[in-house]
Amino acid sequence: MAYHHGNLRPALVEAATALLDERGPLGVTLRGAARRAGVSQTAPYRHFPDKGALLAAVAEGGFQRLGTAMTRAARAHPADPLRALEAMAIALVRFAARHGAHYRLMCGPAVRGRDHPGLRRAAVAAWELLTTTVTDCQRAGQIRPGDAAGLAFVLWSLVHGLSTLLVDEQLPPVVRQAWGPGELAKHATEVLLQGVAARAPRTAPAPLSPRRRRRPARRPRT
Amino acid sequence: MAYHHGNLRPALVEAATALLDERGPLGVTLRGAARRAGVSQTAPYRHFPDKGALLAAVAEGGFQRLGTAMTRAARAHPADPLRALEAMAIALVRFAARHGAHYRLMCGPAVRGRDHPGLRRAAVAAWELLTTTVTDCQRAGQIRPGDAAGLAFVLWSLVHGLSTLLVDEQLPPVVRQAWGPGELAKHATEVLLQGVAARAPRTAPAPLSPRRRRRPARRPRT
DNA sequence: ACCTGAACACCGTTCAAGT
DNA sequence: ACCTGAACACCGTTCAAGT
Repeated sequence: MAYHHGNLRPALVEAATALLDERGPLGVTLRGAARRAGVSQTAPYRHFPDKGALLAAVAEGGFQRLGTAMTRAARAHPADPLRALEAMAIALVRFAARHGAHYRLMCGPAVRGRDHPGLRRAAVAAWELLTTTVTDCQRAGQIRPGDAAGLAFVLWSLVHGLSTLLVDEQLPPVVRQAWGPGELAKHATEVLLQGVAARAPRTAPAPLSPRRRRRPARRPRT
Repeated sequence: MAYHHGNLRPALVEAATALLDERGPLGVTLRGAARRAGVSQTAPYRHFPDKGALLAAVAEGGFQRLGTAMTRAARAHPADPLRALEAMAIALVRFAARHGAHYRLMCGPAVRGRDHPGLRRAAVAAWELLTTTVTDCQRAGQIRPGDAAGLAFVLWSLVHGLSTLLVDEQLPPVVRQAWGPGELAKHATEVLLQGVAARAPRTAPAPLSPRRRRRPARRPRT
């Protein structure tokens, strides 16, 4: 116990992170973190103005770890930004699946980025890894040209939504039991790349016949 | 005050819903809902085993309202399931943007579906509206054939992710200020339909020249 | 059958002290 | 400068009563 000597702040962040991993979001408590750091229940107020500031520090650490994982995944494909993009998407979803409570804290309402510039910077940096790579893909001719932000937020929504569905266990069992987080992310990314609209196969020349005519459709159940 | 006569349960659900809308997730309290319903602080335990059960009832109501909104949106396009799908996606994102705290509760960790079958049924019903319409689109030749669940969960992830990014105000300002929720949903759905990969224009015949060669790509920043 | 009142353990936060 | 201890208002939940 080398605390009480000026390193209490990181000790509190570490304690809160451990509580988050072990007991979930409801288990993170200012008093509990203080207890775990071996310090009185009011000592945290010397280092954080309130509980939200401590949570923001925890979330900031999560974004840094996420950024590291995404960067490492991208490094495996230095000459192929599309593969790098896919690897980063997979890394993000796997991170979320592995650190569910942490991911929820990072993206949830408990922390408001406007009040914590360090957190906001870490979050922006992580997301810019994605958008930058989208631009790289456009430069390389692997993603169709156009407003990069307009495409990047779609990819971002996709991987973030998949992550939260995984964390909150809301995917239907048939999907969840068939594939792991990485496989789901890979599949989702590929679907987004190819699109879901009916069309001729990509690599073949366009057919000479007109596109299939629409049949009358069943209405969704009411 | 016609309570104390057997309709306390719906009154508590209504009170908790109002607290959720007015004060956000942290403002929802068992004691507060009881106060608002004009009843003692322990009276809710006659109708709900714990706070989670009350929250589940609130979330269930949200899924019912969401399902109604999606169904109504789809009804405007009875003969065109692809347009119906788009309309439902827009309705979902708009619902989430308008009832942020409610949507977060519905999809968040506060309520675990396994413990509340009514909630789980309502959630499944809402999501099945989407997946059913995906199948309708495949039957109509508007969405490429293949595993419907594998395509539906991608669409689901997309609209859910966009909704949560909107609710948590995590979209970059350049995106958030340029478009409203409905426009973002419409754009995202169209991007998913068309795909983001570089390719020849859909309606024109395939070009005779080979696809553009990849240039060496810049690495994402480390 | 339905509701109340007192009580317990816990929490975030403040304030007056301690060294 | 950094930490402690007592205190306040609030919460979820339990239990013995009340009608």
